[in-house]
Amino acid sequence: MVKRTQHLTREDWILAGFRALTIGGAGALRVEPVARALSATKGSFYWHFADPSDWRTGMLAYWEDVAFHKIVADLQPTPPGLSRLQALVRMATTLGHDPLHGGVAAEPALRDWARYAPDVAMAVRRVDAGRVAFVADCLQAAIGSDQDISLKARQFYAAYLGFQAMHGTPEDNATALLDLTVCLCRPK
Amino acid sequence: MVKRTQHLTREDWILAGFRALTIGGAGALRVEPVARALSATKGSFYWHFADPSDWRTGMLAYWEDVAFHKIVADLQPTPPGLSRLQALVRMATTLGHDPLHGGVAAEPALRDWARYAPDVAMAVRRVDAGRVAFVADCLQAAIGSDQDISLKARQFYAAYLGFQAMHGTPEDNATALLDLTVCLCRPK
DNA sequence: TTATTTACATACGGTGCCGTATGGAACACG
DNA sequence: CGTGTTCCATACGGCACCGTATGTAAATAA
Repeated sequence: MVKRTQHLTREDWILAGFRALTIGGAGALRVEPVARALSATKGSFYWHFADPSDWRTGMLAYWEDVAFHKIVADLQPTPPGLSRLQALVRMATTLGHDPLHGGVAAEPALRDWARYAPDVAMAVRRVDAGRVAFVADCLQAAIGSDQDISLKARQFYAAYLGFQAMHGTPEDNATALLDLTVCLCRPK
Repeated sequence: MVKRTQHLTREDWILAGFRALTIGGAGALRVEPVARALSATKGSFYWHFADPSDWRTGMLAYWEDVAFHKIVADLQPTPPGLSRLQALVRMATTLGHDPLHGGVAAEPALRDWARYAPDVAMAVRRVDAGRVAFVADCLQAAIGSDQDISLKARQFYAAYLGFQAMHGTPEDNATALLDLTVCLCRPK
C-alpha cells in the first residue's frame, strides 16, 4: 500500500487521507500525522499540494469519481431493471466494508464531515442525487412507470445509508436491502 | 441558553458539548473553545469534571436518556400499533431538526464519533437496539405476529437513519417514512 | 465577624500541529 | 562532468490547546 522506494504521488496522499478519515474522522485530516503514516514528512505534502484545502479538494474529486461514476460504469454490463439493482446492493454493501476501495469505506466519516464543511456537503449532495436518480432508473425499468418511483428511490437509498450507519454485517445488510427492494416493487 | 449570573452546572457543560458536537463534530469537543462559548474558562470545566473523558461519559449518559427513554415515555399516551409508530415518525423527524432537544440534533455527529470511540459505539448500539425493539413492538401490534417483524423493524429504522443523514426537510422525511411504514405493513 | 467551602479565573510549562524557509540527495540532460 | 530540476527532510517561529497549580470573590457556616 505504501510505496517505500518510489516517490510519493498526489494520489498516495489522497488515499492516505481517506485512511485517516476512515479511522479518525474528519478531525484526523492533519498533515503531520498523515505524513508519519506515510513514513514521510510534510515537506513532501507541501510539494504535492498548495495547502490542506488543496488536499481536501483532491480527495473530494477522487471520491466523487469512485463513489458514483465508477460504480455506475461497473454496473453497465448488468441488464437494467431489478437485476441491476440487486447487483448494486451487493456491490454497495460489500464495497463499504472493504478496507479501502478508494474512499468508499470512508463514506460515513465523509458524510459527517459534510455537516460542517460546505464544499464537502455539495459533493455529497451531488453523489446522493446521482445515486437516487440511478436507483430510480433501475426501479422504473423493473416495475415500469410509476408516479412514486422517485419516492421509492429515496426510500431505498435512505435505507442503504441507514444500514451503512448501523454496524451490521454486509450479508445482513444485503439481505435486508434486497428484501426491501422486493417490498418497494410490489404494487399498492 | 447560557446562564450568566448563575453558576454553571455539569448539565450546562454537557449541553454546550452537544452544541459543539452538532456544529463542529467530535473534533470540536475541546475544553477551551467550549469554555469560550460559555463565556467561562477551563477553571470551571475542571471543577465540574475530572477530565474530558468524564465529560464525554456524562454526555453519553445524558444522550442515552433523552434519545430513547424519554421518547418512549412521551409515546406512552399514544395507543400501541400503527398510530404510535406514526407519532414516533413525526416526533423523530422534527426533533432531529430542533436546534437542540438535549443532544438529539447531535445524533449524526455522535453516530460518526462512535466510529472511532468504542464507548460511544456501545452507547449508540444500545440506543439502536432499543429503538429497533420498540419499532418491532409497534409493528407487531399493528399487523400481528409475523416472522419478519424484526427484519421490517430494522428496515424501517435504517430508513429513518438514512433520511436523517440525507439533508431533506422534516416534512419530506416524515412523508417518505410514513409511506414506507404502510409499505412494510402490507402483507406479502 | 471570622473561617470555610464553593466555583471559578488566571498563570504556567509542556506538547502537537501549522506554514515557511532552506538544505540536500537523486536523477535527467547538455 | 557540471548543471538544473525534482522531490523531499530538516529547522524554525508561532499558535492553540492541554492539565496543573494557585489566587480569589462570593456564598455559607460557625
